Amino acid sequence: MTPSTETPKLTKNQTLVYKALKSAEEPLSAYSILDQLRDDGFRAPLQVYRALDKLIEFGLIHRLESINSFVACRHPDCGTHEMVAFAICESCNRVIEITDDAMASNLASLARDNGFSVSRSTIELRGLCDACRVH
Amino acid sequence: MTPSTETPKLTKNQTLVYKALKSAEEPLSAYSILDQLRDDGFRAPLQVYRALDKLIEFGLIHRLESINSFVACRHPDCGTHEMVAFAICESCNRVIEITDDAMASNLASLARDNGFSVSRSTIELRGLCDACRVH
DNA sequence: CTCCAAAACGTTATGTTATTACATCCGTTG
DNA sequence: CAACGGATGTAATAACATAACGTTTTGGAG
Ligand SMILES: [Zn+2]
Ligand SMILES: [Zn+2]
Ligand SMILES: [Zn+2]
Ligand SMILES: [Zn+2]
Repeated sequence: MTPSTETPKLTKNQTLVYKALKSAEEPLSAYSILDQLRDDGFRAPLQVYRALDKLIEFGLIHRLESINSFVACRHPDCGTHEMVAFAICESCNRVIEITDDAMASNLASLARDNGFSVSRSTIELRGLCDACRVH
Repeated sequence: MTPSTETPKLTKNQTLVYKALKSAEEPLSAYSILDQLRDDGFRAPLQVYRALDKLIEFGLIHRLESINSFVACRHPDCGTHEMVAFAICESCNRVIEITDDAMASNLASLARDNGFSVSRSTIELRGLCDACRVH
């Protein structure tokens, strides 16, 4: 959740995985990334998972828990927000990143009212984007 | 997300799985439930997954996406709320269910502002419960 | 009660997602 | 050069989830 502030000098594998995610319209699973990168020499899941871990650490990509997939960050300043919500369209699979400081502080204080101190959050909304809703 | 309104007359397998979850302090994975129920005749994952699906449909249990586990509902009236947030303690693993109509409508309208229409939500907060925070 | 259809169940096999373990490579530093 | 840490390659395995198929149970309709 809290991305590192270091300059992300990416390695070869990290670059390949990041490019795959950046050029995808939808979130990708680790294994579909692996399939895409066979020609680039990827042979095993671990090559993908290791790169994914680093990219998440750098704040360049996000993991979507509810669909076991990964997406490139397209939000201007994710790093400056405590919580990010992801709206995942069930028709076109595209993802919208939503940040809102009021929402974040409301949710955190709601948790605190319930005797809980939040360190990281998973907020994933499923439904339809406007483009898909009008058919 | 929208639980059925039918009277949940549980079958034998559903009852066993539900009891396992109700008597657990923490969320359980499908396979740990399977292990617990070996002596009751459970032999295959599908017996567990089928029961879990029905129990979710009845609104008796919840699935926690971020930890691939399941927990018995302990909220008085989950069924009357659109969204439920789960606070999962990273120390004791206990789960607190949180509902708040203002939070739900804020999140839904925030999504709406971002061109998205929510049908169901996954809100999972990680951190420490008060009991664990004081050591 | 008998028959039927839907739901639940049992079992095997398979598909999908993620990690452990260990050896090797490679660039930086001293 | 030697030592070190980070990154990589590879194989094996663990953990999570579903497909496919046949049988059994259950709850009405007649
Ligand atoms: Zn982002
Ligand atoms: Zn869409
Ligand atoms: Zn509940
Ligand atoms: Zn705790």
